[in-house]
Amino acid sequence: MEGKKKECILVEAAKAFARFGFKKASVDEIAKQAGVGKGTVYLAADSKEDLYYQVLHREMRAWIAECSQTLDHRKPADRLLGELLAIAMSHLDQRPLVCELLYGSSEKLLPEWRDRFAELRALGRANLLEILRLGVRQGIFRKDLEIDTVAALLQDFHLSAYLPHHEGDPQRDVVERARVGLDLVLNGLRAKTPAFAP
Amino acid sequence: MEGKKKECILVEAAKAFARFGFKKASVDEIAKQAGVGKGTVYLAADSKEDLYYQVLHREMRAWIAECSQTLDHRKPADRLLGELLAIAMSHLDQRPLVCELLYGSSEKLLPEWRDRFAELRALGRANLLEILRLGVRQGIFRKDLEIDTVAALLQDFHLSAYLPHHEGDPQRDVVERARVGLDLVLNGLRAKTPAFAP
Amino acid sequence: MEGKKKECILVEAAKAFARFGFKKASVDEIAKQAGVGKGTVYLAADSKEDLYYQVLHREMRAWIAECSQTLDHRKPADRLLGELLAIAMSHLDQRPLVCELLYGSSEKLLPEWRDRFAELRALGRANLLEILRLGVRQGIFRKDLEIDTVAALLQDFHLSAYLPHHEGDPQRDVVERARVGLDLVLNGLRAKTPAFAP
Amino acid sequence: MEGKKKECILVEAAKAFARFGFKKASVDEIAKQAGVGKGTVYLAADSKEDLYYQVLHREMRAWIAECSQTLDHRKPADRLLGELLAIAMSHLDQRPLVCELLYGSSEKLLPEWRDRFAELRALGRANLLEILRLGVRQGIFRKDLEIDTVAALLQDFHLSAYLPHHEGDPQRDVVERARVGLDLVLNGLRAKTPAFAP
DNA sequence: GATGAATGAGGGTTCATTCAT
DNA sequence: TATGAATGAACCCTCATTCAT
Repeated sequence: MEGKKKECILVEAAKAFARFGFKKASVDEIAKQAGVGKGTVYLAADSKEDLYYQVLHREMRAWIAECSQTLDHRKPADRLLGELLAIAMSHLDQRPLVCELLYGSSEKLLPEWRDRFAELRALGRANLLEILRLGVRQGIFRKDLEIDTVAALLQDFHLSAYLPHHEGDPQRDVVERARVGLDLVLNGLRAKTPAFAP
Repeated sequence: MEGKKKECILVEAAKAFARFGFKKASVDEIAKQAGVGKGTVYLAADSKEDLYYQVLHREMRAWIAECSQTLDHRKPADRLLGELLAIAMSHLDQRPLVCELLYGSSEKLLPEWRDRFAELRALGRANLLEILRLGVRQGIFRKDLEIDTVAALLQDFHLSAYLPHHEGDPQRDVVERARVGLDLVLNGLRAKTPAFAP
Repeated sequence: MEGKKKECILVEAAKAFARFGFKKASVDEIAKQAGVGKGTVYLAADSKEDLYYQVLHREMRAWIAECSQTLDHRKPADRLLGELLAIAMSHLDQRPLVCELLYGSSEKLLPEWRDRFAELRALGRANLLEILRLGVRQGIFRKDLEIDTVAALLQDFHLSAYLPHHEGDPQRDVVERARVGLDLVLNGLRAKTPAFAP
Repeated sequence: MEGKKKECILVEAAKAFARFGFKKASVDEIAKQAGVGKGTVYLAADSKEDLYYQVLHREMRAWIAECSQTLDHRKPADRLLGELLAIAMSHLDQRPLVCELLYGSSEKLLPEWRDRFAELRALGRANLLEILRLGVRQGIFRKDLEIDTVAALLQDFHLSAYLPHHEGDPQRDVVERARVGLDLVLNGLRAKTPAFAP
């Protein structure tokens, strides 16, 4: 029965942290929602901070799994990249805690956990790196890319599409931003060089 | 002497909010650091929340001023854009609260102040918008850009370069990210199309 | 052990409110006197105001119980009335909070609780009403009495004997006032009408 | 100009104490309403407590003056008594601080000022005493009355008509209570002794 | 005299954590 | 193992009083 209880606690903790943030989420409420005693939460985690870390870990792994599922690596890399970003984004919507982690908000709140958080973020870049390497091999992406830096930039960039302050129809807004953003990254800002025109 | 005291309080409040975040920064400590009584803080601001807003406002204006200073609008827009992003970034380093505002963390914490925060963020996009328009007029940027969306994206993008979690030599790291990021945005990911070559 | 703790808190709260009044009684001190942590007080009551109300409720019920105990309703109503007032008064001595409630001081302090307070006061008039009705039935009291109004007046009147400002030997003073007051209410101020004498 | 300022301060203090009570009335607000600086209040009174006492003193003297004005001592004492009580009551309506004093609330709040408050209350009994003595001389009131005790009782009794918690149409309510109360005091509770009838 | 900016003790309340059961 | 009553430090805020001007 232990596994079930812990599962339940972590799920409810995730909801609470996502809805209220670390400080305002109360252990009492989490326990109540999970249908266990407050003390039981402290059997599942050493402290509220530890609980937060465990929740982040689970969320991150779940998100990565969701993003990896549908990628077909035989497609061209630029296509793959678009798909990955689209999938990642669409799932990020349901994983505000992953956002929190990627933003670095987590780090500010709990500076002592910096290194553990960094590990989690690195996990999230594996897919991107692979696609970038693939694209270079396929001759689709520029050979001079510094792929580690680019991967980190892209992680942040597509993340930035989900900064939680954008108003209006959130669905349409995000899709639009994704489209424009991907176009920008693939093709750049510059005008098509009319020099080539006759 | 009134102005000096308030100045001092806001400066110390900015430090405290930046270092500890809104919740963990205590009015008591801010007062102590500012060398004033606790009550004095409440002469400068109606509440801790109001104090936070005032600090954000000051920070934002200061950051904008810093970014606007050295721009020479007779230069080409792509060059200007690089300069603006570089300057903005380099100063963002010293203004973690502006980051907080732009991320939307502020909004999550203090949902009642949403509209005021949105105003502040809009201020920060004016420079970008102007340069994008300039670039389109100069024929340097694609005419099909949706400049409002692009401005918002760039605001988030160059912001994302400063996500507070990047480690290593921060100076070098950021400069590198800036360089690679700008190249990406200006030129895109795609390889120079050797396909056209015979 | 739960009941014991709450009991203890309410007892100490009653002492504190009685001695210092609502504002000056501090939750901190109440907790200390009750031998519990400050937080425990907030397990027994939602707020300081709620604590005050609960204390008043208990005091009122205890006072009523004391007053009702020794009444033998087979006696004549004027006799009963004297006994009730005497008993009520003698116990009011130990229940300054009931006085506070009956005066209306409570209401001024906590206007939001007005209705709850009114209920409590109504409880305290039941005994009086019953005796007045009994007296009218027995032909001892005037048939033209508006008993509801008279009950309220008597409640206030015998209360007024305990206005907390009367000095001198309090015991003797109160007894004296009770005796004179009852005589006044039963017989009125008027001289025995010698006009009727031949 | 000193007298005018002090006058104004005391008037505004009276308003504030009446409206909010001693604790919740703030010196700041009183100063603001009086149109003077906060420090000036401390020129007019040594402390907030002293200010409260001075206000009470003024109110009491003003109330006594109002009550004494219209009494014609050639009328019969029972009539005079009714008039005095009616006048006193009607003016008590506008003098909640006098009520506070007579109730003893003031004493509980500021135990150190007990003796000064007692003096003030004694002032308020002079009129009653005089009428009671007159009534006895006129043969209208019982010769066996202990007039000091009765005076104190009546002071409290007619005061009790103004306990601030009575609801319903306040105007009508109070008049009604006054009428019934006076009838009670003059004629007593007892039925006209039909026992004596043949 | 008159001011009001400045003070800081003290208030009520919250909540992560502990521990006896 | 699981509980939740109990804790108390820490929080934000108020306001009577002081004192330099």
